[in-house]
Amino acid sequence: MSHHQRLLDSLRQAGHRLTPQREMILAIIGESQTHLTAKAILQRVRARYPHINKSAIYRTLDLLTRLGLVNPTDLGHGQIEYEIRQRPFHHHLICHNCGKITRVDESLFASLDRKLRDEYGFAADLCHFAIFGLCAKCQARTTPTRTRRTK
Amino acid sequence: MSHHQRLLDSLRQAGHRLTPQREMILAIIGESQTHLTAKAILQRVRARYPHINKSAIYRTLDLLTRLGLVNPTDLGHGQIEYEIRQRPFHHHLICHNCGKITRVDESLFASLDRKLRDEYGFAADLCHFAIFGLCAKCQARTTPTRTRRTK
DNA sequence: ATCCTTATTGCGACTAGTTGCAACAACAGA
DNA sequence: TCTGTTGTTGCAACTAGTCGCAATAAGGAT
Repeated sequence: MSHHQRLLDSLRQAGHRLTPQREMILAIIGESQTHLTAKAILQRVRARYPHINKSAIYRTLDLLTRLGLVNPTDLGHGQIEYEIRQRPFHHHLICHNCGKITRVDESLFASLDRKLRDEYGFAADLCHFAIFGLCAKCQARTTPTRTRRTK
Repeated sequence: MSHHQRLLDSLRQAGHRLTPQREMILAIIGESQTHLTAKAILQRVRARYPHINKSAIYRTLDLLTRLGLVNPTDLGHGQIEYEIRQRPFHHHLICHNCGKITRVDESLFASLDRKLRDEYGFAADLCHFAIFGLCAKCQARTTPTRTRRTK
């Protein structure tokens, strides 16, 4: 079953309506292989359905997030980026200095997840983390003199 | 040494100028015991220095963050909240359903930090995390029927 | 095929935060 | 104390995202 079809079904099954706007949005998210910003989605939907409003995009994205169908991630680019939620989950290491983004596997968070459940009874949503820090290269470069501004 | 003084010194030592605007902002952050939003800081500075502009607030907050003096955290309230960076660090568990926020100790992240260093050479900035999920109470309440909207 | 309920839309106004630029003012050096 | 450099400010315009509301239209029921 295609992503698109799966998204449509989940939406209907959860009792939500299937509007043409939502179908377009789902189609675009479903066929995308990468992260998409709300703006990118808006532009692509507009290409085929010029009248759509940005509110519909944001509201649909919000709905899909609440249903656990997409993951919003703040990669530090000033906009939130969305992608289909799919196992295995992955997270992102983002270098403050050079901006390099490294994908890491969800397994990294297994022990944290266990601790949160055991000690706090908290069911964490550990499926779309952005972890900021310094990559190996930038540590070497910036450690000696880290006083001056980075940006 | 007071927080205020320590912040002033760090700023000067890093080669930045000490403007009246910055002094006010630092004083307010230094004497606050809780998270502060940019808006709250702006209002409090305005009380004594009416002419200050929001850009100065945001730019100073940004600078302090880059210098590692304050931590910005998105607690899901629609604004970023800032607080003095102080050991021991703490993180926040935020319940998607009821909004309850639980403080947890930084020790929770020790093994993750180690793994990131060992496996990726990545020096993560694990000092101000917001982890979303479901608290124990809300898990019990929402697990049986989790189809309908939460918001 | 039609009707009814109510979820969803477009719209416009709003909030949070960012940015480029000209004017200003710290502060190092003389 | 004065001066010059350049970091910092206020401003205004901008971007991302949210919200209330009236109009619209999905989709279940008849």
